[in-house]
Amino acid sequence: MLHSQPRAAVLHFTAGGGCAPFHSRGRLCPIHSRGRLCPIHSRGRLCSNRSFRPLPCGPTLFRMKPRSADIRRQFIDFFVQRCGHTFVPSSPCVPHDDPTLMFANAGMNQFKPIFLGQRAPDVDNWPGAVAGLPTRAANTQKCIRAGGKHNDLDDVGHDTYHHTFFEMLGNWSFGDYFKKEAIAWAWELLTTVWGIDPRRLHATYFRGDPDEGLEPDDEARELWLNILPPQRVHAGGKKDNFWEMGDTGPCGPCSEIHIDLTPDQSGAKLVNAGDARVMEIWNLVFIQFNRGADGRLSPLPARHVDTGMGFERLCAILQGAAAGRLGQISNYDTDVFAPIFAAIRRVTGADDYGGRLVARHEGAETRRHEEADHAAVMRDVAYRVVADHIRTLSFALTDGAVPSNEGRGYVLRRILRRAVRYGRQYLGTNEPFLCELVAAVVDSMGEAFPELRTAHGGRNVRHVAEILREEEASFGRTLDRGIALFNDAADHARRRHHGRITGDDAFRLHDTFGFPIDLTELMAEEQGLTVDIGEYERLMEEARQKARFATERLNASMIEDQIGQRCLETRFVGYRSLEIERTEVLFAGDYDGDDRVSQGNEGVVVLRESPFYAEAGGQVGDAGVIRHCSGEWEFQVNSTKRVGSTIVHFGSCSVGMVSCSHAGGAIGNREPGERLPRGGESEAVVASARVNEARRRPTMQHHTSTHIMNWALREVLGDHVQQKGSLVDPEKTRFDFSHHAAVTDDELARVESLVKQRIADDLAVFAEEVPQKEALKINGLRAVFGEKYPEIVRVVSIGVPVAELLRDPGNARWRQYSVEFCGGTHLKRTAEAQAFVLIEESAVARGVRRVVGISGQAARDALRRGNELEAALADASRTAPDEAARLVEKLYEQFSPQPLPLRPRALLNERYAQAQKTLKQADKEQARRDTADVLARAEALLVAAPRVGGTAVVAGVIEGGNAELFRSAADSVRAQAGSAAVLFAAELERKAVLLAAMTPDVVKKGVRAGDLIKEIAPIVGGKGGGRPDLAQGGGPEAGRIEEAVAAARTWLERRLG
RNA sequence: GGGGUCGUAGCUCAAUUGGGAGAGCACUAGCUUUGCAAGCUAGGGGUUGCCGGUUCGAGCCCGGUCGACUCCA
Repeated sequence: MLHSQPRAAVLHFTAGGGCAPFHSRGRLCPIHSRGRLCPIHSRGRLCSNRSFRPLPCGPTLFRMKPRSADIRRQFIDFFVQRCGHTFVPSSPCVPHDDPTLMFANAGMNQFKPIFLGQRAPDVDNWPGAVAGLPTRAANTQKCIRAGGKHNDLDDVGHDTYHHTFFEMLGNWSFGDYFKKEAIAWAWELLTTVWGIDPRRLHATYFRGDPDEGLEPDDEARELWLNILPPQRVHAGGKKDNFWEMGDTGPCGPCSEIHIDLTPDQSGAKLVNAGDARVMEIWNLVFIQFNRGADGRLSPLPARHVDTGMGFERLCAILQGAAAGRLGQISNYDTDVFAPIFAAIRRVTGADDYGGRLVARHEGAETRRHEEADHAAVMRDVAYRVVADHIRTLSFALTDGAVPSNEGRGYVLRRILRRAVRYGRQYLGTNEPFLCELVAAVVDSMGEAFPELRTAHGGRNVRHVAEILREEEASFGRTLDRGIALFNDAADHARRRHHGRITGDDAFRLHDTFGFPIDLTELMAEEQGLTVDIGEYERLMEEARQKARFATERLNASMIEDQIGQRCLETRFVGYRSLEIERTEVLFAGDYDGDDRVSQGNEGVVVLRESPFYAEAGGQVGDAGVIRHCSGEWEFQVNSTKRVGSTIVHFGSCSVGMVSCSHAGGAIGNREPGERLPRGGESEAVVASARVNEARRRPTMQHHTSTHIMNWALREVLGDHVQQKGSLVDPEKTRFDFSHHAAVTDDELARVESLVKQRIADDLAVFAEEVPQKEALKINGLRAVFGEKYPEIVRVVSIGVPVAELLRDPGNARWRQYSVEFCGGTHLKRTAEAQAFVLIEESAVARGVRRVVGISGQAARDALRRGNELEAALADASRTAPDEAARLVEKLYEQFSPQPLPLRPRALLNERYAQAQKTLKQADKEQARRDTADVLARAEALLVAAPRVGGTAVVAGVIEGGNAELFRSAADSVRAQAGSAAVLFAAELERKAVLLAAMTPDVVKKGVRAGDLIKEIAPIVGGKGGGRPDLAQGGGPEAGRIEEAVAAARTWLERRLG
């Protein structure tokens, strides 16, 4: 669910005119006095009244205690209506298109391409936007800070301001307004609209940095001095007041607004001093430089503004002030969290939330008092932890993330487990409870973020709750297992370590079995044991070091980063042709970070124009070859991916050395790691690029078939069929879609026949780029639900020209055609697909089915193969059962790995299962016969066996025997003989097998089976051994078996005699 | 991306230095009892995840691979 913030959220409040934004929900505008207009209409572009003078608005609002929903709306309305910004809905907090980013962690994430110059400022056309100027944006962004560098997870709950999930309010200028407006508007919003006492506000600006050659930000300083007295305008260094996106790229000074919450407004000295009494509320970043790869700063032609204000903190300040709690502001004492706390209380039955914090200094109270106090404090910590985490989980799962054991999924799992742990430990829950809290989050935030309700086919609340329930139950199992293991460790501690659980045990519990260390400590304490935490920490740090070291090696994603920072742009020319004669090589590099790829090495190449389709929309990336224009080198492309607007060819150099510089020839003489001159110093390197047609052709056939199949599935199954994913490659088309039940054979047959019909009709395939808004009107259009499409979309229509569709978009006839948003490569006419066969239907997830189809030559082959197979199966069924089973098994081995139409596939599977049964039965019978056979021969040996000292010496060769048969034969012989020494031998696979067995009385005499084997195995060139009563051995010299048996007889007779 | 643990019957798990693949539950049948639950006896059920190696011999050792769990980055 992307960009689904409703227009209504904002438009609704503009409809009434006047100062509607502040009359929401029928309340009186707190800063509107009778007969005058609201300040936000003074100079706003959307307001025709220009005669307004802002009126000072004091602490009235403080007494009103504004609702958080109003504060959010006021922020957006202010920038949209007063300042002409475009409202842009929050991007998902789980970025789908940026693998380098675990979660959205700042408001600017979705605007990054604009700052980097990869995309024009066009926010007014973004989906879901409430349009203002294309160069100004305002929004509230869902952010998660839990993984990666910004990891606040462990702090959450212990203080009043750390969160894993939060909203970031922000306004942006993309080359539009700059410092003057940004500062003026921020000031106006804070003091006039929200009525924050101006005497409590401080501002900071960048003091400059001589090492970097950076001047002080006098512009910001002057602007602030117009508003604030000098003692409340502070200079700051690079750490606080210079902002950079990354090692390279746009950056600039920033100016922060801080609020002084001390009772006597004495907090000037506490600005940026890490004191909770003076906190930053708004950061205004002025992007005006670009940091190049050489580390030097150059001024940008277009200057930008990027501001960020934490929503929860803002609410805490405005609501806290209204409640007269200026000195002790807590983000949790707001209506953002109150409903969630209420739900926690209802679900867990715990005592009320009391807002207590863990004291920094231990008091001198009695221990009992402390304990009672401690429980209450920890309960409050748990409230905060659970409330914060359930917000994170609700939003992350809504946006498509799932708890798992790696990457962002693992971060979510950790968050969930932390919440569960606090719940169990301090709120007295034992059952899954997080799943019960989702509804409360949705109730309080569903209005601002409708995706909480509408995602996952409108069943999001249930979806999220179910995932949480399952995860909680699974963690319950982990804990149960951990408790059992803990008990072992506790035993060990008591017996061997004076009641101290070793660091090793504690670490193993945590590292291998996921049993949290604080639970180990808690349980140890309960049993009067201690834990060697020092050792645990040491082991933990050791493990961390190892992991860190391992990551320092370069990997493929780093090269993608590198390319992303260079802002290269590739034009895709592969819709029409598969080859380009001449184009410029923009970049070449290998995984060691060098700007070249030498022969035999893997790396990437970027071209100015490329016919290679980059993996997208389910279609695999192209393979092929890129050749230097005069043949100096050749690069084999294995796969093609898109990084931003760059098409990146991944592969290896097969000839020469790939480089984007002419100096490439001299590289051999350079020191390793030395960089080549870049940029204007050398002429462009020119290369040709050719896509592997043998791969691309069938891929196109499959892609066009996919579209027809998508359409046919809806025709046959109904309108609920929504694409859930697809994979199109040279071998097949795989298509996942929403459907409640298995697709029946009959339905599949109808889908298949519809697709075949459309192919036979030889329809023309049209593709055209048109505005998204227009295209969305086409009746029957297929787009992937939840996918983010650009303003101009490519429409692929099969059978009707796109222009015709757009002339009469509502026409019901269009439902008879496949019309999709798609950037993929397609056939010109459907007949080129030649054929179509469905080869698989299966389930992927609840409510999601998967079909796999093939087209082209592969489909023809499959059909022929299917006929062949059916005939062969029919032939086989006319033979005797055992013979038939063997035939079917052979057919299975031959046909099963290959694509087959559904009917012969089902038949084959059915027959194969039967055959397996028959063969197993036959094997068993054979085994029984063998056993009986060997047993009979063994018994014959026994009958003929000489007795030595009352013991039967049973030794001989039994053909067809093996170790297993000998064992049971030996058992039988021993039982029958009463006292026996047994030695069986046989030849098996041209090797000798020997088995010796003794009855207990023989063993008692000191005649051991193992000794016998050790004695005679060398005769057949081998070894052996075993227990006194049973031993086996063997050797490669099968020809000397008789000799070995004779030696055994001699040995036994001598030992027994 | 790196580390640890584990993959054995439908389920839960055993299997001494490498030497006979097992138990409990569940299943089937018979017996007993009969209100039910159960009890007794017998039986079926296994490519020890997969591939390769070492060995006379591998569930066990080695290498690879897939999967689950888990910690770290």
